[in-house]
Amino acid sequence: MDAQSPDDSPWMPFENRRRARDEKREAVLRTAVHLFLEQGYHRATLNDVAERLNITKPALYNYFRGKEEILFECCLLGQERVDEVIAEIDAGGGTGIAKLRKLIQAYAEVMTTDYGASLIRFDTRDLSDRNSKILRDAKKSIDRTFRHYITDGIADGSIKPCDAKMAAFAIAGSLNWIGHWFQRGGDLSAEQVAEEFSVRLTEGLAARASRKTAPAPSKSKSKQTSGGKR
Amino acid sequence: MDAQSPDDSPWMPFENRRRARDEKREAVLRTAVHLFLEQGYHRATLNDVAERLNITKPALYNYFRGKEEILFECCLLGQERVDEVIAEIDAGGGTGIAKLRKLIQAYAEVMTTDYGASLIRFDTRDLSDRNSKILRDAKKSIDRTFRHYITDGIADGSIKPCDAKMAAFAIAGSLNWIGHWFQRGGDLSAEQVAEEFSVRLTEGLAARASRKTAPAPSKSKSKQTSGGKR
Amino acid sequence: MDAQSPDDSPWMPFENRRRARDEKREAVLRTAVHLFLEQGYHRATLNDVAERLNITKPALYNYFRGKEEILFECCLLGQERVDEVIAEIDAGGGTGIAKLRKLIQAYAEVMTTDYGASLIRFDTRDLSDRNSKILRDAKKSIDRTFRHYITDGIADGSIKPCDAKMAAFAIAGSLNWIGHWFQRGGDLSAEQVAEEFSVRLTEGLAARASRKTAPAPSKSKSKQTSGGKR
Amino acid sequence: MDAQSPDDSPWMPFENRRRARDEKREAVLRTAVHLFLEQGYHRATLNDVAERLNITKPALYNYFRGKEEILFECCLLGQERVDEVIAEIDAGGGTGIAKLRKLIQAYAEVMTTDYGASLIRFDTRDLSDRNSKILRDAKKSIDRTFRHYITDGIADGSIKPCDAKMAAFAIAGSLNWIGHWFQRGGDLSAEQVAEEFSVRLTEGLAARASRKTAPAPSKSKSKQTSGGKR
DNA sequence: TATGAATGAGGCTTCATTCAT
DNA sequence: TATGAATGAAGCCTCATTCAT
Repeated sequence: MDAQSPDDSPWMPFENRRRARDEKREAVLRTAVHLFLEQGYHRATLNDVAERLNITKPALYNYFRGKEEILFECCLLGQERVDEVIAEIDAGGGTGIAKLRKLIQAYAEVMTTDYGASLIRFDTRDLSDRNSKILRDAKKSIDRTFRHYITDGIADGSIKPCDAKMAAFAIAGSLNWIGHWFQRGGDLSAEQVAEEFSVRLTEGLAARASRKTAPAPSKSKSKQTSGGKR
Repeated sequence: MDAQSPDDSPWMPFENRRRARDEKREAVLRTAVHLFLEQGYHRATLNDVAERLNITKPALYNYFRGKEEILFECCLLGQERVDEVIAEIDAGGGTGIAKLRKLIQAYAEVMTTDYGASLIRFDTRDLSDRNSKILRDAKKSIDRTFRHYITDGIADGSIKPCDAKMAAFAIAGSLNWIGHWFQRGGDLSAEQVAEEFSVRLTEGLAARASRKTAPAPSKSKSKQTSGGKR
Repeated sequence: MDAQSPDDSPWMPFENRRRARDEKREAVLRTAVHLFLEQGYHRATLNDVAERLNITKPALYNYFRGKEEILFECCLLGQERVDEVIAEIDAGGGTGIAKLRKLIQAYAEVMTTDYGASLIRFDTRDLSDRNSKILRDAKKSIDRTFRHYITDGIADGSIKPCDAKMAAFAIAGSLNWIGHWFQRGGDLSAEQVAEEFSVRLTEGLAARASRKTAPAPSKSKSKQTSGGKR
Repeated sequence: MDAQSPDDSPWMPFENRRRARDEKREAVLRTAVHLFLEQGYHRATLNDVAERLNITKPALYNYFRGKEEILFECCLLGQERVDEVIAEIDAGGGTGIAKLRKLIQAYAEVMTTDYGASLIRFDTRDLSDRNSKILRDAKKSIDRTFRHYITDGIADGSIKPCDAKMAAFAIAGSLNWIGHWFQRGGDLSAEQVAEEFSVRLTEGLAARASRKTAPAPSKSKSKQTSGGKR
């Protein structure tokens, strides 16, 4: 795949260069987050981003105030996706374990997207104090949701008594790790991963064997390892 | 504790400055890894490292060829610790689940150390191609070990049939995440975490309920969240 | 008063936008000189100027070839005002001291205006060589006029013998300084300042005490200092 | 005079490069203030400064935190010189007019130096808020001194009753203007200017004719004008 | 071994100006 | 005439690294 000419750049040379402003802004974001994930935020330069978009560096400043703002918005998009997911689940109701499984599944899927991965692959210390706090608060809130579902489940009997904090850490770790190893186009689809994790990560918590589906070992021949991409 | 003057600097002013070279080298490493974890590799400068050691920047070049080498050695120390652990377990024998639990416990403890955390907090893309490859290979090897123990367990009946790859990913994710949230001096000791994780992460895998210890929910009032420090 | 919407912008939204071109040109100049004085030529951007006029930056290029031209014309307007003043005085006749006093008074008043202040607050080195020379020549000419009046006065006996060059420097300095400290709306009117300076700056020069007005110390409580606004 | 190789650079090529640090710092300041005055603060780049010193731009950062700090220290040196002068005069005593004359003379001399000129040629708005305030306060204090001497003189009868504020403005303006037109090596020495101004600027104020020296018109043929260098 | 000083490379950002619409 | 978008040039600053002492 040639990184020089992504299919979705509104700045394709010799093309009509008049798409909507928001489309371009989003294209910048898409390209930036991709590059930031690919090379790391510090190694990726705005020049790289601009080059991939067939524009020059200062043109980026029409859409963002600076590199940091781009980083922030990437993370924010991921965070917002998670918040939506949580809002939906909260609206739906169900036992603690049911909500937890839904959350795991949805969160796992978010983690397989670029914006979702930004949420955990990027370092909030690269952000301004203000933006850093916003994200850290959002993450805390997500963690609280995990714990709430677990304590809810313990209360309603759907989850075995356990340390909610540690359980949340364990689950979140597994899920966040997806952002490091998952690769679109590999031999596992996002849905497969999400489905598998929603089951696996709750097996030990469920009060009784409530598995609806067989373990379904995916006999993949992937070379991938759990070591992530770092 | 004053971060400016770590207790373990062999360059403490008015102290005997004639310790062995290796001791100094190690002190550089200890200080560097701490700073790199605290501020992030890119934000931490060699000046910062030197300052904390009460020496000057060029002095560091007596012990290391450059910043990258320092980073590499930090990771390497973490990786070597894991390798030792694996060697011990391999030497010990036991069922698949037993070995897996030992590995989880030991790996978790490594993750609570600075060098252990480097292994996953730092980005191998910051290393030279050569060193990067060394570490990535080492990580692959570790992952293979996780998978081996799982398949061993499935073979010897101690672990329920499952997708070893996914299981390894899930476990490794939980464990690696420790490197992000664990803080020495918090309300959880490294041993507690290791013990807890070795049980929790295998509950769903074990062929039969083989738990030796009660879940022991630690009713801590910690403010910490599963969001890690990023 | 809201700096964002000056009362005199011909582009006021919802207003008739069809005034004569020259009127708009002048409005640009008025806004620009105000901003340049307020923030300094280099810190003030054309964007700032355009914003205050409720137009966009490129629109300015319909009236001026660039930032430098705007600067030049501001200064030029100030210089022309001084030239007019001189022409009037020259046309009027009178003793050397009388002409000098008229010049001081008129020059002082010009200095209290934005265009007048531009003449000395802005740096001719920011102009093109051509424009820079024009202004520098004009300033030399003004200086020569000061000296002429003084030598005229010495010749006609209305001014005590003195070094015309130094005297001109001293007077010009006092007058130019007005452009730095005078603020419209303060407790001194332009006329008051002009009147006062025309007397004070010639007290030492006049061959005999020819003061028509008492010193009239204005017992103002102003906090202002002679340090100017820099 | 070749601007490329000032005689006083401690970095003269092929020379011993080990003078005292403070000497170098001062050399940077000397070169910078000269360049800033010559080209204007905004047009002069740190590259220019470094070039004249036969070093590279980043080397400057060994001595100063940035361009602004250099500017500030230049102004500060000028301000400190004025403060010293004032302290001496205050210590000396004398009538109001005597102190005023001493101040004028000393201030005039300071204005003929590079650091002195910085005080009024540079724009405090180019400084950080903190440094800007320091300088503006210092200038206010200087102005107060002028006014004090004048009111002292009025009180002790050595100065004719007048508006101290306006008189201070007039005097300060003449003096500050020196920073714009005076050129070392011209046909007027700093001492001549100072002497002349101390007399001329107080002629109109003195209660009685107290001139000790004749006007001594310096019949120079200089081409210089009172228009300053702008 | 340790240091003060200097450098080279490179990144982010700003802004006057131009161009196509 | 006005605009949104884009650019080129340039400046400041940082930092790992080297060198002479």
